[in-house]
Amino acid sequence: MTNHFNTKERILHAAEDLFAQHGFAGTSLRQVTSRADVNIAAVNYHFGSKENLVHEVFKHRMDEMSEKRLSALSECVAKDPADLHGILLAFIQPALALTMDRHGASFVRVLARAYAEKNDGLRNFLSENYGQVLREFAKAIAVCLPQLSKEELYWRMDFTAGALTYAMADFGLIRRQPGVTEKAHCEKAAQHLIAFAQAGLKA
Amino acid sequence: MTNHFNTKERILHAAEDLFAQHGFAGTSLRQVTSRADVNIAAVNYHFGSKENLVHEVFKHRMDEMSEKRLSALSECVAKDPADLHGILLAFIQPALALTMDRHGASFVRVLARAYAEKNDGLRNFLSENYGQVLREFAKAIAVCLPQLSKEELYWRMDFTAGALTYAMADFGLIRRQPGVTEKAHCEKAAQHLIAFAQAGLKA
DNA sequence: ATACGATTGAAACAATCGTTTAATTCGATT
DNA sequence: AATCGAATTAAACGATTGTTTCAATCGTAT
Repeated sequence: MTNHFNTKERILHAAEDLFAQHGFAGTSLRQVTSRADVNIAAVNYHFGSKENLVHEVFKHRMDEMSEKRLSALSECVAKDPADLHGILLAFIQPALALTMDRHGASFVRVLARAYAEKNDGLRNFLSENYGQVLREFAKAIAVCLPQLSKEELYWRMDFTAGALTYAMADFGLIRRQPGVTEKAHCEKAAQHLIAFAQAGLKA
Repeated sequence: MTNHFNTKERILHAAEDLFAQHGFAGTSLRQVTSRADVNIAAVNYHFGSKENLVHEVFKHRMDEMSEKRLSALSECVAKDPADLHGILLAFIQPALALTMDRHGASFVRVLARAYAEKNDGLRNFLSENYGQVLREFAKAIAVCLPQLSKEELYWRMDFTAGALTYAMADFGLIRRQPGVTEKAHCEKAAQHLIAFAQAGLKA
């Protein structure tokens, strides 16, 4: 199974799962190394520290997701700069794609947790490295909705991001039914979210 | 200052602040008792365990907020059952009121953290004790928007709750400017959110 | 004043935390 | 086959975790 992966990758995957379940502070390195079936010292050997492991878990997924988002955005804008639906899809689809991957699904919840970390270095790390992506989307949406003030636009993008995070992480009233696959659940989430966000942004 | 409060209340307030800053697992009881200026043993004497302290912190605020929400809802529905704006206000205003209180502001972030706790008993605790409040609002909104299927309604309420949590906890792009008071910031948040959610629900 | 239950205090408990050390094993290169 | 650096291992480090113990102190009712 996971033995096809090397030590470093096994640690990353195990950490991702456990961080999603128990949070960063709530996950011990011994839990991680036990699940990854590696020695406890391997974490500090390959990552230097627990804090650095957290950062690497994020880099691993966020780089991929940000790249997908930006390329989908530029492709959509090139086709039709006024296609708000397409822009929202470019924002939401890559997050959706993550939940299809077994480990990616964990990461969505890891991300939701990160937003809840207020004073830790993690939020600054995210803001510094991936804030630009959100700003690109803000610019594109501003073209579609020129009547919207910058302040209003930012507020509504925040609401959209919050709704996305919340829904994808499977919080709230809506819980995936046992008979429904995670894939189908997330596709429904994306479909409903786009309709909701589009109307909200246009309000 | 806080010395007007007794030991139990001081622990509750200190825990609320620290949980908001560092999460539940990330906050030690010694941090709590140090800030509350009480002996470490006082926590287990008054609350039994750390887990129970977490629950008490929630009960303390959620009972108050849920009561406000439900009374505002019934008052609004009695006046005009089709007043969607009023219903949303009844949902959002009590959360807003919390952030006015110095300690309540912390609690909003504590709440955001709780939603990120996936498998721990905390989510079940919240769902069992306060899920009924959300269902009451769902019923009221269903009256306003009879064309909406139950599934669509639940999705959109989830999005609304996600946007509310996210925005109130001061995540995302929009950050409170140094010159703007927290009160003004939150009032703006509520005002924008209601417009956004109302449009999204009607979509 | 005396007695008594409620509360607080200082100290210690075993368990677990992240991290480090030093010895060992592994794999590729000379 | 010998060598050398990378990778892994077992074991221990000091610090901190939640919890418990038991004596000291407090306020109140007798």
